[in-house]
Amino acid sequence: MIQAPLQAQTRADEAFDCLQTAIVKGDLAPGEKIGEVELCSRFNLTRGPLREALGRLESRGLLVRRPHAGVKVVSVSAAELLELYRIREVMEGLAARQAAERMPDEEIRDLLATLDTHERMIEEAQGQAYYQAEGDYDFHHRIATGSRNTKLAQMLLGDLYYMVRMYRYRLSTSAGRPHLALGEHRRIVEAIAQRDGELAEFLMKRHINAARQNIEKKIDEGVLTI
Amino acid sequence: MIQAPLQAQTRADEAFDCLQTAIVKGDLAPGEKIGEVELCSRFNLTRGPLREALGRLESRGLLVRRPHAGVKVVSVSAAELLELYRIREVMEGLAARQAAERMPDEEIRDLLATLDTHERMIEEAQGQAYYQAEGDYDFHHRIATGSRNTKLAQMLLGDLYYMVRMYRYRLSTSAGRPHLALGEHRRIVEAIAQRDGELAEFLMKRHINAARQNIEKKIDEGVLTI
DNA sequence: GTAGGCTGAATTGTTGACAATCGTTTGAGG
DNA sequence: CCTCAAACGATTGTCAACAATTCAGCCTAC
Repeated sequence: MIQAPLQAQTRADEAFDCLQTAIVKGDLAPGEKIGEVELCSRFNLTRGPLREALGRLESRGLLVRRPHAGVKVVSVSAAELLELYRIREVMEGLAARQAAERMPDEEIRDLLATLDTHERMIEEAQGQAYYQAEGDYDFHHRIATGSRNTKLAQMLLGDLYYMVRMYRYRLSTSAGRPHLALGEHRRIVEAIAQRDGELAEFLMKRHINAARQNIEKKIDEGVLTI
Repeated sequence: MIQAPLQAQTRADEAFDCLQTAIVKGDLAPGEKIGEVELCSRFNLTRGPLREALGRLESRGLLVRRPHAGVKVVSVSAAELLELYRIREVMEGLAARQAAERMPDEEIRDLLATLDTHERMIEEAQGQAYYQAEGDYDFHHRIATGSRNTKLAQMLLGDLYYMVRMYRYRLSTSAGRPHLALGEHRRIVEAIAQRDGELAEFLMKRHINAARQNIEKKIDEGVLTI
């Protein structure tokens, strides 16, 4: 039995949060076929709110549902994971450009301070890439909201990041290049601070492209098996 | 009372389709506050499947729902509509590039044939921009699926296009430049046929950028009031 | 021995009734 | 006359029982 992470305003919200974190954290393995009644007893819910949450999750592509046949967690292939990074490349590139145009000075200062925190975290917890992964998520999160493009932020935060994080937890992808990534983050923020949208977009696209190539290399080497 | 557009496999699917088309077609005006029981009698449904569909639609951003306070159709401002086109620019640019890399020859031939059909439509129904709008939708639809990027196609077809179409029906935006748009379409397909991904991306981005500027101009002129 | 169809059980989809919450209206007080 | 508060009404959120469909196992036929 798992409790709700945030105080949800309704049972359906609670169910949605529970299931989402369960999927992202890997408590519900990809491809796993799950019954509704089992989920109900596991999360202390009734089937009404649960079904509502299942509908939302299906619409977001985190699970697939065949009529009368049950639901199962979506399983993303290696090729599809790389495709995800291709989408991130162009969307976050746009986010960086618009953040350079619109992000308030105060938020930029906060973001710089956050990067310092990340640096300390990396130095302290050497090798523990987990913090770096969380820090990386935080960075991209702030850029997305900083773009002041409602729909763009919604698509990045609501759709893409959850799917990417799903594999972050499992593989700790960016292990090995924490300092490198941090340096790239810094240069992106510098470009945003100088209100150079074109440069910010270029740097962000290159940053994500590098991350993608890193994953691709590991897959080719057989280190990552998906 | 409105019937389901496609044969849905379940009541919830039916509800989802009905509501989606109703919102897109404008039968449910933006900002309109609607009660659940009213929707039930209108679409011949019970509240269970309806609520499931509402959850899906909320997750897709077509309506907003406050607990115990009812649901209302989302109302997009002029600024947000332009932001949508910014997102389309980068995402469909990527779609065009990947379509150039992966779209089968047969699909490309079909697409070319479709363009010929569009041309006849424009010549026959002079000034009636409706057909052009539908044709335009068809074109972008095919490029998206042609990219063979599952998530990209899902995001374009499932999220963005419905919001754009919502305003197409109301404003018939691209009225006035049907032949221009068709020519741009042709050049994009030519680039795809020649497997020139870089050029296809460039042309697609410019095409959507032109459409955005067209809308922006009309808004400034006061022709379009949103 | 294998392929095909059939029956039964389990699971999902649906329905209607019940409980909780919010908005509105009405009344009293300043 | 205006403001604030409380109760009413309406609407949403939740629940448990019913109906429909699929899947698995078994039997039969070839």
